[in-house]
Amino acid sequence: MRLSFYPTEIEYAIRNGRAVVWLFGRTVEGKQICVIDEEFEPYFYVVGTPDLEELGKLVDGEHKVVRVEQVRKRLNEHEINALKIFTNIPKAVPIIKDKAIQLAGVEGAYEYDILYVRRYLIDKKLVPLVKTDVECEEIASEFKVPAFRAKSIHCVSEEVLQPKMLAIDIETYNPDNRMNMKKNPVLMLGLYGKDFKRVITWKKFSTKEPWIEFVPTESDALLRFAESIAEYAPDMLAGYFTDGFDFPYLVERAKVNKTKLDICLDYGSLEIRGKTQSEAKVTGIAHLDIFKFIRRVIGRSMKTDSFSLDAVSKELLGEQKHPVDIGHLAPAWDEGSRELEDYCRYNLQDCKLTYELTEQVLPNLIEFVRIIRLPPYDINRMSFSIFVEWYLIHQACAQNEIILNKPRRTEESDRLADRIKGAFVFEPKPGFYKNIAVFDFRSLYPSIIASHNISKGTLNCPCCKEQSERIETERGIFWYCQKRKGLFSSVIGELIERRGAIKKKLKSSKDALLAARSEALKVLANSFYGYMAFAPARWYCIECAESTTAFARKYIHQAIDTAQKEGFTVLYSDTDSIFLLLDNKTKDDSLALMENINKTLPGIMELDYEGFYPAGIFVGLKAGEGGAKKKYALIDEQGKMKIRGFETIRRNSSVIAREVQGTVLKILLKEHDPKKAKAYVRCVVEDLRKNKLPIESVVITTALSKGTGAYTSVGPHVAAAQRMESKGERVGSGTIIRYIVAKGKGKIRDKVRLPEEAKQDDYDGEYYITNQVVPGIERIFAVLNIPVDDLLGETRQSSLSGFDGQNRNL
DNA sequence: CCAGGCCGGGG
DNA sequence: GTGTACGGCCTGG
Repeated sequence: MRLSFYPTEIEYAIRNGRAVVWLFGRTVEGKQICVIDEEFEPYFYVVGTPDLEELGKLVDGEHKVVRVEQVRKRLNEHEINALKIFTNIPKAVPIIKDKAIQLAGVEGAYEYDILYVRRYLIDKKLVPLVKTDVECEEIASEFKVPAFRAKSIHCVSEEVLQPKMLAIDIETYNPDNRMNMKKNPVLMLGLYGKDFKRVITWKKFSTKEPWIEFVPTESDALLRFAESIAEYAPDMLAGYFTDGFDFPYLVERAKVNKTKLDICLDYGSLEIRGKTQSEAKVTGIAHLDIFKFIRRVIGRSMKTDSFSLDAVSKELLGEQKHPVDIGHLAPAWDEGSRELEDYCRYNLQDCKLTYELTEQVLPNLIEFVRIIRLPPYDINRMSFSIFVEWYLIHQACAQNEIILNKPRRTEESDRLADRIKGAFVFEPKPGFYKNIAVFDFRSLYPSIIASHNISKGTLNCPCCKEQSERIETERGIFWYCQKRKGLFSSVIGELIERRGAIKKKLKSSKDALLAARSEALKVLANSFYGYMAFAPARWYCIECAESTTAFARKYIHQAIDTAQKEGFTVLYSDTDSIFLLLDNKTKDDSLALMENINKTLPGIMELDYEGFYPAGIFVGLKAGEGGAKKKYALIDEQGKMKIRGFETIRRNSSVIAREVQGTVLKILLKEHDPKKAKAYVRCVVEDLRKNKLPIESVVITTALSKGTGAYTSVGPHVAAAQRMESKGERVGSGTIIRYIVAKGKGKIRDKVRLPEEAKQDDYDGEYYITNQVVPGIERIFAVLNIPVDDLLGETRQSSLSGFDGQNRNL
């Protein structure tokens, strides 16, 4: 029979001394199934000229060579002869490989650490979550779902599964703020899916909520939890930090209760892999720990620096956790109080947030699955460098290239010492400027790699020594082959091309999956440069990385020189961008300059017009002469501000500090009125001195990084946290601390008050002027030659009041 | 500047 | 078990 299905989870097992691949998934009709492939043999490669008979006879206990094939392959982008060694089971591969490399004539062994399941996906050209056709017959199933033995299997279309997803979360008994899985039971188990919500708990209280279910014991709760998962039958189980907390906890509680957490589709027990960085594998269901994906993949483009469920939900969903004091759950449980209902609500809300977060990042994750061609479980736990590596592995296999080996430990630590000379940054002259045109190189590093054929295998090829363009770097002079296309450059070129096609499609239709795909291709291309210098990389090439930045510096310098020759003033330049002062020239003049520069660029390299800005400001360094790099503010023709690098007041800052900086920049850039900016600041200074500003605008917000007892030096936020504790509030790592600084003598930490205990007249205006408002604007006013004292007004008694050595350290 | 330790997420 | 065990930040030497 023939069937079409979407594979979601792939495993292998040994049956009758042979490896069988299990592909769990859902048919196009919506039925959960498992497709079994018994025909795939494990293998690795040997290069060299060993005695074939000897090689074929290698054996170690149960592990043995099945046969050896002579094959034509490519190694480091050159044709070679290789031997393909098939073994009886996957486990035999590393064992036989150890024996094989000791044989006379063997130069090297390769691809002995490509996991069997991944090897299967590569060789069968399958893509998880994408529609797959199987010629098969139904067989007796050892699973909770029907099983089919495959005769042939292949990926047929671009069609992707709409996965059925269930989010889970648990609450545990934790009276002493210390995790103890062996001692403390699970109290609540929550599940949230489409039209599905349930919280299971084992202490009765009165409630009208139909989604709260009571069972007699913890053991029954675990049982009911597994039943609920089976009832919903998800393709994916989503959780937040479930790898590190929920699943290890549940597994431990099942052990303590001498029961089984029966959620795997093969009736097996849930497997926790690894110790410090645990992973929970649920056979047959793709377990996503969305915390890992968000922190590693989405996190780079997020504002938050905390990846707590609360902070992440706030930023991505605009929603937060149900506000209850989780520290009080244990006493409430002991009392059996009605508050428990609120904790169930908290439990369910966590599930809901997790569900919605997963829904939001899933298009992105799915696109990585399609591009990298690994199962969602794997993609969820990988970082960018490994994405690049697996993309390269697939492309290498398609080009008949042997996958290079991972470096040994010693090699890897040696690589850590390799430093690369970075990008060029043009130091701006501090000042206020009108009419600025900004240009930048589109995808600078990827386009250099593609255009100059930069690759490990094309580096310094003997055939092109004379005719190739050479690039001088701190490591030496390098050139790249002009006759053969390199692996990196062809792969990156393809990524850029595919993205170009998708961007074209996106112009006519706004599709979330397409947008995610474009984004995924972009970040993948941008990660290549980092990969070449990534110490654990298989295709590590520090010379390639060094050449890439050297070319980048060369092109940005060329562009700057050309602009200056044409009579433009270059205000600033950083890595891939150039800021031109137009002066008496027009926008069109600058566009003509761009065209000229573009004519000289090789391959797909291109300088883009980024935008025109009627005004901009570059500030000076705090100490000494010269301009600060990466720190400027521009305003575009629509009046939208583009502020970069003004983040000295980001941490430990009050609303007023931020507001003053923003308003000053706005008055200067929009209205070009330094007098007004000055008057505004004096007004704020006056208001602070007279305590006219509301308390809310002087509240300072900081997250506690550890418990209050753990700090050796008591900074103001720690002092505030201690005050909160003394009032009976629970405070710990991650708690957001809000405080104000009150008038009085002594150290700042002695002047700290909680916002609710402060009255309007309490806050120390002078402190806020000196430590909050002034630092954010002094360099901006320095550009206009306005000294800080000018802003403070006559009422200021001494320039040193409230500014002693101790305050300086805060 | 480098090595080594700590901690994140979770209750 | 196609072996293990992350990565960023801070401190101390």
